[in-house]
Amino acid sequence: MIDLVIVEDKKAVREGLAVLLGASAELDCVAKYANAEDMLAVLTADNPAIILMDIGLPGMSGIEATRRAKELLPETEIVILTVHEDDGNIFKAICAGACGYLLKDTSPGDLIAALKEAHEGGSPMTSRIARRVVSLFQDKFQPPRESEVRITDREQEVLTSLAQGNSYAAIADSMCVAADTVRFHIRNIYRKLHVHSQSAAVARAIREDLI
Amino acid sequence: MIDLVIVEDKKAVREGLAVLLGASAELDCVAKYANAEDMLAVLTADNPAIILMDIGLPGMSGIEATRRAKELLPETEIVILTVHEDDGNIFKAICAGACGYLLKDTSPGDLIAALKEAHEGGSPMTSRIARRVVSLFQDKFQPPRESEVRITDREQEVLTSLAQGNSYAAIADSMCVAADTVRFHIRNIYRKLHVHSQSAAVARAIREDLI
DNA sequence: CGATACCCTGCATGATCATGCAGGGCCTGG
DNA sequence: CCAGGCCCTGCATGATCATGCAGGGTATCG
Repeated sequence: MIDLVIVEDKKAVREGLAVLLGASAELDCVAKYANAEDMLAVLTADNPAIILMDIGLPGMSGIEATRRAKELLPETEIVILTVHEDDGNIFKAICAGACGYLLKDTSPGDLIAALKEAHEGGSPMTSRIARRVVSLFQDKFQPPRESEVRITDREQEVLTSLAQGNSYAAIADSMCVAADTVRFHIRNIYRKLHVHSQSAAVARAIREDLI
Repeated sequence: MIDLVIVEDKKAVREGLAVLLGASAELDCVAKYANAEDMLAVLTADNPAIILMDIGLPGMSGIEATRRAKELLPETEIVILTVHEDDGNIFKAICAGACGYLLKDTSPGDLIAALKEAHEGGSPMTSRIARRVVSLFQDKFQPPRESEVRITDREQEVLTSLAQGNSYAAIADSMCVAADTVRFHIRNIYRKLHVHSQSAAVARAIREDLI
């Protein structure tokens, strides 16, 4: 049996889910709560395998509840069940530690199947939700933007050292060159990055993934 | 009809897929290729709605082919069909622009359904694959590490301005305070970040998401 | 009300930096 | 072989910064 906890503020929905899911041979609804605070208070005692979590709750949101529940029970899988299909909520829920993301129009049969998948190491979500996740992924990662700017190895060394707070003298020392040489590299860096101060150079370098 | 292109090096698999998928009322297999290079050469002429792409190809990999195909036809959806279920390939494929990721043990019926989903704005993938994606997501993003360090609004203003390359005098001017006040804030920033130079402060601030 | 946190200002001094100018060496590709 | 890129060094000067010390104000909170 898979121990399940339901967090959902609307009583009718909560009770309905409990009955529907509890009817499944593999699921056992061990507890249900109308808000996140009550759930968290006795979570370690309930020790469920899965939490089915609403997002829009009175008081603490389901997202924050997910984060805290994961801290208490890292092994517990948390599946979001919500009406919110926007990128922001999906992103935050996943970052908070949710493994699945379902919409409230999911049929009882699909819901049961989804919870079983979650328990078996899957991430239940519709194809549409998956696309949101994939798109978010691509937005954030795909632009391993190659910088327009090309800096040399030495210049990168200088920049890195600079970002660590070293003075020209210290950098020169660690690179075994004269301070004036460091100055020389810095000059070139400034020219390439179109800046005129260490701070701006370091800021640009980090933002352009140069260091 | 949904125009489909298949890229798969094994002849038997390629022909089999073409027949199977072509039999669907909604799918039309307009072309099939044994390698990425041939596919790319006439891609704009084929102009398919979907490409079903293998990863392990002779010559250019399906991952690289995905990247290039997306450059040529950004609207075309690319679905990976492979035996590789490892995080590395999943990650690279998605970053390259693939929208779906299927395994070769997918049943013909599921395959057809998946391609239709892809065409309708979904990201077809199994629950297990979805979990990999979610996990990758969490690994990379979950550390939206909230910085230990708390800086005040003014300090953040100063830092931001500093990162843009402004001098104390310029910052003071734009904030309508005395230069000594900027100095005061900088002092506090240095103390909080445990640094002793602008560059190090800016570097830490950026890396800790303070600015 | 005292504690705490934030914000603002001032002065001073030695350290560090930004920038201009001038030189030499090594290597690669046309 | 020359051009161009990268690396190295030197000197000089005015600008800027790091840091110490000292003072003031406002606001929130227990």
